Amino acid sequence: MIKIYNTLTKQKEEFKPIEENKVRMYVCGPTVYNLIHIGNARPYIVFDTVRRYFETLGYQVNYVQNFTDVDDKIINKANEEKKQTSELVDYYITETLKDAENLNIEKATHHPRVTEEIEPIVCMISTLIEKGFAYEVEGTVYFDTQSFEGYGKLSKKVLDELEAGARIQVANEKKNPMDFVLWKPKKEGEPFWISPWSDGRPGWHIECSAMAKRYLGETIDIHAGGEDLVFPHHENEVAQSEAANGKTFSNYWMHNSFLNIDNKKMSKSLGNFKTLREVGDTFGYDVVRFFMLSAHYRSPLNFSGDLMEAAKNGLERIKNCVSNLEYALTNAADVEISESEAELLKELPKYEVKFHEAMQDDFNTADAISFIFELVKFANTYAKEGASQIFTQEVYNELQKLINILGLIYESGDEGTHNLSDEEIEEYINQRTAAKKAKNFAEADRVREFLKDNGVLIEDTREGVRFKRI
RNA sequence: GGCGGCAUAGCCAAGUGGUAAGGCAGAGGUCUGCAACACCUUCAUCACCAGUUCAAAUCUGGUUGCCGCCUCCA
Repeated sequence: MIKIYNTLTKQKEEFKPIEENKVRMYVCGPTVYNLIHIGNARPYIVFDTVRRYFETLGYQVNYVQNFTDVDDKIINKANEEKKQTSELVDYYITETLKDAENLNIEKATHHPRVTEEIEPIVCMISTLIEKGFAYEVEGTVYFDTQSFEGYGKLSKKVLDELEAGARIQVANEKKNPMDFVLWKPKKEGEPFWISPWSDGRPGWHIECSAMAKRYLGETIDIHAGGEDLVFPHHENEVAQSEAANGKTFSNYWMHNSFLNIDNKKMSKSLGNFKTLREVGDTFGYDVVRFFMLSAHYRSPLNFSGDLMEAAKNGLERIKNCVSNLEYALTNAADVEISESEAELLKELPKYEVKFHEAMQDDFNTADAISFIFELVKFANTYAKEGASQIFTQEVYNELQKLINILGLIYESGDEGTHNLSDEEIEEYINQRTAAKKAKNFAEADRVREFLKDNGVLIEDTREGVRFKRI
């Protein structure tokens, strides 16, 4: 049983899918006019993990993440760079998908692009007008917030109070200051589509309502995104979808907290962001993923180089354990499992049990990871040289299983070029061993340093020298 | 002005009524020519004040501090 904190009800609720063993999930995607920044990466990693966990439990997840590929910022940027918007957008979509792959994020079932979804969008707007939830003024269509009774239920806002502290531009033509745009006419030189109201393009909020409906149906299980989207974006989606369809839009709303930098929100508009690309290339994308999952998704998380360094070291401990086990396996004695090992094997499942408990409690990845570390300790203590093949294999399988659920360790895209072949490395190791025998430690250390400079770490074990690439 | 969140060791971070998980960093030790890996030992009474309770980091009230949303934003 999975418990999910639902923004709508402000409490943890047991997850009950609409269709048995299926999850319909929509995650708001990026507006593509830039490389995504490290803060953007948080929801992608978090909700990918949610998805993976559902899949681990045997659910079939229909996962939709959109690309917003028409928007003021995109148009401005394209003008700046003297490019077609389509060219700009294609580039950033490709790069964003590359980033996602580097983070070991599973491909969405559908990646709709707004510009390819205009028809359903126009259709939905028409329905809203027909039903009296929207009105047109000189080519612009607004959603009539007053007409939708539940407006504010997601963000817990009351229309009157919003007005009181409003800093929003009041367009005279709106019936109510909170009314928002569903369709707006083009300006000179902007991309546009034909509609009954004007040549123009959709407003931001309507896109997601329309795409969710098209790919997931009128009611979906989970709608997710960053906490800043609660208002107005998600609030407006609820209004649009429920007004148009007359049904509950989403049963569960999940929102991740922010990734901060210097304890301040990181955002494109504040300009205090780091791109995922630069952080990933510096520390490793697997470290980024591990780092993001090391705190609960609803807690704010601060970003800094020191914290990344610490995360890198922590992940290294898990990686070491995996490679130590693999090494132990190749050398393990093919003997009967010992009595003490049989006893220990009885303890093995408890890590997995606790891991699942943590995950099922609103996806507490931080807690779940702690059990991976406990399993690492267990493995390091018992499954080393001298342990039986069977025992070592069991421990290895168990560890690998938990790591995979979180998508933690993987080969990330561009592996550093290996300038030394295995044979060459063996050759150097032999040289070093010879030097050591001759008590020529200076020479031995020189070889070790040389290999290190070429990305190869040497480790002496009881059963010989082994190496690993870094 | 309205709404909401957070405050746990040097750092990161779980825990939400029964006397504080895990990780990073540090210290001491084992192993080692050295190093790396690993193991052992060591490192907090949970912002402050008051209250409820046999019992609170965990509930209630207050204080202080930080942050977010209300405007494009993950």
